[in-house]
Amino acid sequence: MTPFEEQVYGICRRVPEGKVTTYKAIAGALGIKAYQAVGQALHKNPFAPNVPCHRVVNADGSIGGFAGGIKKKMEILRSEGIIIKAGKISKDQMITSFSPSPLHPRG
DNA sequence: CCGATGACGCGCC
DNA sequence: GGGCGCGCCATCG
Repeated sequence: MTPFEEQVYGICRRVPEGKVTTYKAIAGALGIKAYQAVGQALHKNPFAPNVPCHRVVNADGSIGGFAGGIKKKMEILRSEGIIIKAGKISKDQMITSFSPSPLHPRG
């Protein structure tokens, strides 16, 4: 486990149900620009489904990737209430900015 | 440090 | 929406 991954998982769990975020947003929240590294961390995601890695999509709204298969990811998102149109998600459902609070929301 | 990899992002057609 | 190329950064070997 790397301190970087810890960060990624921490941000990912900040995503509420019915909402999705982007790799860019997570990396940005950490103060870095390793969008790809964020994905790789989620790919490892040992805290699933504790960590809703499936609620992370591309910055343009496309699904992105998933260790269980893109189809599966869509199914989960749809089940959460996410509306996927033309294979993309509306920005209204995206969280492009996270709170600077270092506290854990799980409380 | 070097080389290779990747669930990315952006620009262009 | 789909395809292509380049740049970016952390991880792994």
